[in-house]
Amino acid sequence: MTAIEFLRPDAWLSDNGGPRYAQLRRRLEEGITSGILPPNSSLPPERELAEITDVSRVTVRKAIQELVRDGLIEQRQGSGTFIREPVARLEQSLSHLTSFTEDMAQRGMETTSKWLERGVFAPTEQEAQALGLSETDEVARIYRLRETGGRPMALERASLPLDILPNPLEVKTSLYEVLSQRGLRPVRAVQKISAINIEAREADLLSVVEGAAGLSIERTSYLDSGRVAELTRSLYRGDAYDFVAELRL
Amino acid sequence: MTAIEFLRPDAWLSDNGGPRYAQLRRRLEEGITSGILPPNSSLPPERELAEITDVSRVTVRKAIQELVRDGLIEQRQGSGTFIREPVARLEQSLSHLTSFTEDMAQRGMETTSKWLERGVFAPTEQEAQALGLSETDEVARIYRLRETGGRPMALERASLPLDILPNPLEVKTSLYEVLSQRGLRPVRAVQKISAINIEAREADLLSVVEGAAGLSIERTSYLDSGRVAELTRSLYRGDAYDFVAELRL
DNA sequence: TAGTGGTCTAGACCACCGG
DNA sequence: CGGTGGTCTAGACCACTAG
Repeated sequence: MTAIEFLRPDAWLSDNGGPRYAQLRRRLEEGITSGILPPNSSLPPERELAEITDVSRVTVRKAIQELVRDGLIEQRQGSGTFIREPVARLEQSLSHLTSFTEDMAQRGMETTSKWLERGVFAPTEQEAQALGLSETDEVARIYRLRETGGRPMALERASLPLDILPNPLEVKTSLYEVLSQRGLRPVRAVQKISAINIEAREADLLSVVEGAAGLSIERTSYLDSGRVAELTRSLYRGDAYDFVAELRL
Repeated sequence: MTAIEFLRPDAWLSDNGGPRYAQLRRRLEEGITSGILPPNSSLPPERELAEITDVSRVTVRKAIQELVRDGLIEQRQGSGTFIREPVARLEQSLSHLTSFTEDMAQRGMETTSKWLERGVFAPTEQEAQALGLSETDEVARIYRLRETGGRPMALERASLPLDILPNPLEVKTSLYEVLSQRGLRPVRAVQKISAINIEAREADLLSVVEGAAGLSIERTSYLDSGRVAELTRSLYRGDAYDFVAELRL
């Protein structure tokens, strides 16, 4: 059965099945999970889809929009609409303080970073407070897009006091590796985790649609001496990450 | 300044400020954060908004839609569009195995539950595998909407072997209290946390819009003997919850 | 340049809520 | 009942991509 046959409205469009965009969305979802619409194949153009399914283009777009948000399909302006390759989910521990780079290396996955900001700056109020800096102090900041296997996974912005990381440009891959060499690796951290809808700017960088679910993590890590070493705000793709925690009484 | 004056397009609508729905969305956001559009006040009707702002109703709806998804405003069919009261965020520990009810009671907050399902059922495949049940065994299941201060906070579906919880109807508020009385309180648990866009059915129950970000948590908890006592899948509102974890090297 | 998605319009009808 | 949000349409123009 071809995709076009599969989408003919006779088989699925009914008057009492709820809104038409919801019915079309369900049909497309079935096509994707059943394999009739395989990964990397393209959907018919919106206008054609509207004609085939006998609904207006606006309604087609509303159906497609939800699938894009859930990460099942992808739209590229001027090019088309495509079924996405299913994303393998990664797990990260919430009880052990590990380095992203080292963690991935252990699983045999290559990680790369795209630098978005790396240097020495005047601290924001939040940074000054968390890191215990005065207004005249400066802060080392590295902001990057982390990728594994060429796929964007998370945005990470780390801020450190200048005496802990005097030269941010020294960090090539693993921040924790650099800190270890200086004998300043954190031994403890507190993380706050929440779920948010990703905003337009960050969605672009992560290759997801605006509004997709993401895990926002704020981490404050401490040296053995008890001093704050690092303040990090990360944003992980919800479709790519699970965090695992072990709880005790 | 009245809301209507504030929304007149002269002050904010420009030809090079990007899409009109994005400009309108920004303007509305400014109104909410600045207090010109105070909590619990109503927005002008969509049709009127379209006339004031000199854009079409479809475009007004697209702007509003994003604010609804982010939880800033709320729409009630037949009634109107309203600015929401900011939600106080709650924190929950990810290192200590606590009871939701007891946890909230400690902070002086009252919790209630709406029962969605409570009884004895044939296990799903996932339940059978996780709890170590055979096909002929039955499972006690409680599915409820948890509320604090009258606001829906989370959906929680717990499944337990029948010999650990023979009578699910016995659970009035705290599941862990009932288990404690039987000497079968879990001492350890493993949780998997991920971010998802909430689906229509669950969004209704949680009083959020479809697509809002939520924290999905799968928890397997263990008795002192090492036996699996409970399998729970919870869905927390992203706008109401932070989870806090402490990490060590 | 042709074809795609992105934005926008004016207008219609339905479903629901409240006085 | 009137007013509100929810759905849907046909058609237009713009912005981007690719051959």
